[in-house]
Amino acid sequence: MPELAEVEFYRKQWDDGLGRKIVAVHLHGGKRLFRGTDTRLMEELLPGSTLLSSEAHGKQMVFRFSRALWLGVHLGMTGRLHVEAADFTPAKHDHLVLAQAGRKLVFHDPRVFGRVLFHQGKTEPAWWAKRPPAVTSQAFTFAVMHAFLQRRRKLPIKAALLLQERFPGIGNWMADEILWRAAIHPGTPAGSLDESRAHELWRQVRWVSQQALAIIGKDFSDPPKGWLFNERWGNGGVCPIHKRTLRRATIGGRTTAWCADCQGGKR
DNA sequence: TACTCTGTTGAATA
DNA sequence: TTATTCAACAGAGT
Repeated sequence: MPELAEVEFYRKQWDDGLGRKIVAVHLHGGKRLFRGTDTRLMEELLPGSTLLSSEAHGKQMVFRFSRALWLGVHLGMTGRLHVEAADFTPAKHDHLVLAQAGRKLVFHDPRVFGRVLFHQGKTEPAWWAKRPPAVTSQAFTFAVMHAFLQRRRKLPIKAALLLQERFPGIGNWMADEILWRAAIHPGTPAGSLDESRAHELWRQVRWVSQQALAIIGKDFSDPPKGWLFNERWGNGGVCPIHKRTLRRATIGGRTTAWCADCQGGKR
């Protein structure tokens, strides 16, 4: 589930623990979640350290601790962060639990597509330093986006929007929302958009992202009526404008919903 | 019970 | 280099 705005929402769930010390760490060391990560080191260094800050970028999060510790969290498809009372007993899918006095910070992920990274050092670890410009930032210019679409010109635009190296945080439902608003068929080759249509796409990438952050990122509210978001789950959804039943297909390997009226044919 | 689907992504293959 | 397919996994739905 978690895309840009959901990730931001989950990041804030651990805010209760800011400025407080970790007293114990419980984790499921053998799980895929921790692939490539030294969990022994986490268990050794985190207890006694203080949670100082957190930040989300696209689908990635970083939690910084004293002692120059960096904890990276990716929620995958089914991950979520939450806070529990001090007497909480971790269950099967609670793969990482940071205990503090009075609460426990929990990373829960049944499907284990998520990821935990850990680093100690004064400077940013590579996995955080190399993050691409946020789609809502000044650095995400039309020129940057357009050049990327030219390089990926054969890829269906839907698939291109899902590439995190250029569109960090955009996931399946956001891509559908953006394309619907930009009136572009999801199967359109990325390189075939003319200047004005590409520009409209760029505007909608930014608009949908900003709105999602303001609405979903704030308190996990659903977007208002008029969003494709409210129609695209399950079958029988209709275009908010035409009330026409949405088309569905797998494009770029992912379930895609669109309006044949708004988004026309393949070109 | 068996089979299909899923909001991700990265490894393997073409 | 870039595009496509599939597996990692668990649970919900049909």
